[in-house]
Amino acid sequence: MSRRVFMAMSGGVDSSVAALRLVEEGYDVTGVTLRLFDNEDIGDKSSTCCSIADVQDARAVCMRLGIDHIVLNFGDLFRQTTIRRFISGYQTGQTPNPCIDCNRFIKFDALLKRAQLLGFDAIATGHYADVSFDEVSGRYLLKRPRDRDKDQTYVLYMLTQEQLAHTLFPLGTLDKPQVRDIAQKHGFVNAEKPDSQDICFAPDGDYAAFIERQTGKPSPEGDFIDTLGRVLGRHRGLIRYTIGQRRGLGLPSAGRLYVLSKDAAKNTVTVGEKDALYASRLIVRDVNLISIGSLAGPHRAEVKIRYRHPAQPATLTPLEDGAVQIDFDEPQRGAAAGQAVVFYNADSVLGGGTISQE
RNA sequence: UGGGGUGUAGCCAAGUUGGUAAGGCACAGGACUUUGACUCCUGCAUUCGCUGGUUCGAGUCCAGCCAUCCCAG
Repeated sequence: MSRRVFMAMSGGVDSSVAALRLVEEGYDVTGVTLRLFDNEDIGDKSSTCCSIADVQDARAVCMRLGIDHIVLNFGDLFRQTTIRRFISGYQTGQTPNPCIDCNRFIKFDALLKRAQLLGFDAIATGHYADVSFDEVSGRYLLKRPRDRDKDQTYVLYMLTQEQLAHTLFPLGTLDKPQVRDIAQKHGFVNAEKPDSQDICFAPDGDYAAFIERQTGKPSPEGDFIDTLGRVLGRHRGLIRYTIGQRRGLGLPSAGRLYVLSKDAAKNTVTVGEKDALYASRLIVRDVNLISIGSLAGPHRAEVKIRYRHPAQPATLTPLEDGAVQIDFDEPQRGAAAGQAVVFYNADSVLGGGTISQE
């Protein structure tokens, strides 16, 4: 049984209430706030994770709870993993998900290792998810939380058995309204703080500008073309577009136009009508399995191709090189290479992977 | 230069027997959201190529002019 816990605290309500629950359950808790980047880069005044104000909020909650609070600077690692992959992903025409990389390389890897190095038994985060051990299979399961509306298992599909064995999600049995209510009753400074949104290191939502600032060079303009190859206009740089995008194209037309595909080699963006965005088959690579050790033969599951959408029934078929082929019962809209795909079996996460570029 | 067509917001485009400017795209703002998107909501022509005229009243009728397109040449 875990006793000493490293509680990852962003300064928001969720992780604050999660810390409270651990304390109430008798764990020996130390609050940890991560510094992942300097706000100088992003000219940010609003509050997101990692700002000085957030560190102060986390500290204030820890003081109220009477627990220790430390700040760890993982800025270099964050830059080398999450941000680097984010930038290269966009540059090669993909649509990366930095939150998942951050979980994968920072919170559940570097942070957990640091915790263990310091003699802690486990880490905990404020994610809405649940972990349980299945006696039958002998495996740790990642399960959907009670609050289905806030289900964050999608961004946790890459957790390994080892990581799950040392991770606690105290909010798995709470609803978001309850969390705010608890924060209120305990006088937490962040009880009314808005839910986080957008990419944390691009708080103004302009991730393309962030990439150009980081790389020091603008994404070159190119042609918008239709499915027949006819030039429709000029685009403002490949990184500003993603599959399924409608707004920001600036192209007049009879109906709504969506980005259908991007060609990094030719520097073109193909646009067309909504119907062309639907596809039934996906190839997923970099697969991680949770509830089962391996995938043998076709397997039915419910599959999500983005954070906020209901899982859809599909058949998973293992391919020889470790990749998995997904065949949805119904065509799905706007799957983008680089995005995460997560497989579910009822309330349990079967596994997941990354949509491959074909 | 003859003959025909067209000129309504950034683009496309409705505008009836003249009655006081649809809609779509784009754009802007907001909602939603621990990724990118999608979606949804709101806003967006005191004005109809220009100048006169007829009317209580004209984008809608008349005249002239300008612009542009097509066919002749």
